[in-house]
Amino acid sequence: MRIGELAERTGVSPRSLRYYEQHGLLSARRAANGYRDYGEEDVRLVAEIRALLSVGFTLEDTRPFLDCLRRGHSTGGSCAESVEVYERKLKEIDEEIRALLARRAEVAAQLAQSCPGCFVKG
Amino acid sequence: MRIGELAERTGVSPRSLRYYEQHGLLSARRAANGYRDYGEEDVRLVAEIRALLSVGFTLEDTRPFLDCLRRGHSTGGSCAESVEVYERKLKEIDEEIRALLARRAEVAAQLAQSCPGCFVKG
DNA sequence: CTTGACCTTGACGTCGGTGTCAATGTTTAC
DNA sequence: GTAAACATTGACACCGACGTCAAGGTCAAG
Repeated sequence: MRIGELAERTGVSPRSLRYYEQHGLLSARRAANGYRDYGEEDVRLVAEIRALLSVGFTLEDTRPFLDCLRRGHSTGGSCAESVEVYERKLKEIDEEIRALLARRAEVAAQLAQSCPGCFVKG
Repeated sequence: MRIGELAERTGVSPRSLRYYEQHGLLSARRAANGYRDYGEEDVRLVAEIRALLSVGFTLEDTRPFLDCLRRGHSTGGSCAESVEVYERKLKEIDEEIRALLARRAEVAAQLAQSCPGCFVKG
């Protein structure tokens, strides 16, 4: 299948698909005319990329998941490298949440200080 | 005082001070030779900018606070416009926290699904 | 006079995942 | 045959708060 079809089936723009390939996450055979030729399995790979991006992973983070799928695993997360990324990501998210809560407290405190009459819910 | 002194006293780079001015947040008289000439009150203004940036405000968000200070208020947050920014910011932070918590749950769920033996604390 | 510390403006680089456009080649349908 | 829809690569634009470098003007100390 050509890039347009893969784009339509995955809901991902051709531009993004080329970008993924440029960064070594996707690969495509080339037809005689130079057009990219994708297989059915690429639909799954693109879906994996999008699923991970949507929960805040970077493109680079998705690499081990794709490798895992290509090695024949049924889910991209069932390899040791992927699990490591999961755990690192959870740590990062937890850290972000902590930072945000701290910031929220600071902002609320500043507000309370400069506007004593203003109540802050939460 | 010239930009170097203000930079040293506030801990903010000359580059940043010029950037603030470029965006209309700071203003300076000019000496005969073209050098910027700051007053004592600018130290306070820069401090206000940094305090707000450090808790996640954008530069644009700081504008009403600076206006408030320039109008003679003792704190940048004691004007109606500033309070509005505070409240909007709190909403944004709350929304970010909600989004992060949701993402955390999704990641944890994906991990649990692809690696049933992996426990996730939290 | 010269060195060096300071100032000026202007412009490019950063980070990430695209959108968009340009210039060109290919395939498909009429 | 030709137009429309598709493909290719390459490159610029975006967002935000700067860092950094370039090329030059200014000023005090030696």
